[in-house]
Amino acid sequence: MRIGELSARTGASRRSLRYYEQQGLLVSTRSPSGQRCYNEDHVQRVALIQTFLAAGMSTMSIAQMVPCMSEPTTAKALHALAVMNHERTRLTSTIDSLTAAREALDHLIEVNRSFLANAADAA
Amino acid sequence: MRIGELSARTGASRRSLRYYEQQGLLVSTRSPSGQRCYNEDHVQRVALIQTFLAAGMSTMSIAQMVPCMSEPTTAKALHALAVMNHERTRLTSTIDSLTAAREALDHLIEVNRSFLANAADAA
DNA sequence: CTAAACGCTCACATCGATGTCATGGGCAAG
DNA sequence: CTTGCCCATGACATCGATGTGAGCGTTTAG
Repeated sequence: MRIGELSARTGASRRSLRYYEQQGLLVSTRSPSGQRCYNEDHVQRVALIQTFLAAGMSTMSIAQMVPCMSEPTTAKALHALAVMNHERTRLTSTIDSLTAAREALDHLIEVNRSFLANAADAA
Repeated sequence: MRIGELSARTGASRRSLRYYEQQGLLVSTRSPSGQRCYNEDHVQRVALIQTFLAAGMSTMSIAQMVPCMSEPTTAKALHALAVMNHERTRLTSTIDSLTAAREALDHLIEVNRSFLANAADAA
């Protein structure tokens, strides 16, 4: 399939797909006229990229983790593993931050409700 | 206390503290010469701001949620409550995204470990 | 008094993923 | 052939929090 279809099936814009390729996250074969050709596997890969990007990972980190540009080497795999562990730690601490923020927010909501209840009583 | 001390106690840069004020997240009294003066309460407030910013909220959302610029009004409180609920929903779905990403990452780590184990066997 | 350390405002720079526009080629249906 | 749609590349714009530096006043310790 060409880029338009991949875009439609993944929800990623054509612009983004080209950007992913430029950053080494995605490889495509090219038609004789230079147009990008994708297969079913690419749909999965883009989904994974989107998952990781949505989690705030940089394209550089993703590129280091996801084998795609060249054949996997033991050295590369070791590096990838290091990056993965690093990202996992970061993810976990981000989740903790979000959870803390949600608790703080819940507290604020409670305070606000009380204020509104008092205002209603006064009226 | 002046801005330097508040910065030291919260970890927020002076630049950020001035920015928070400009965005309506923080109010300060001014000394006759125009320097910002803070008290203990401001330390707490900055901590809350940091919690929310770390969770990816915008200063605008925070400004709408946290009463600070003017006296609380019932109308404002209602608006604040709406924003809070909105942000809470967003937070929860972000947490879900991060959790999904972590699971995908765990899967990738597993695959990578297997690859390395096989490579070690072959050697 | 003086110098160092601090504060003020204003303005410009940064980062990263994505949008958008310009210019031009490729291909299928009328 | 032409019209219309898809694609390619490249350049520039965007957003938001923060960094940075200039130019100038304030405070405080020696």
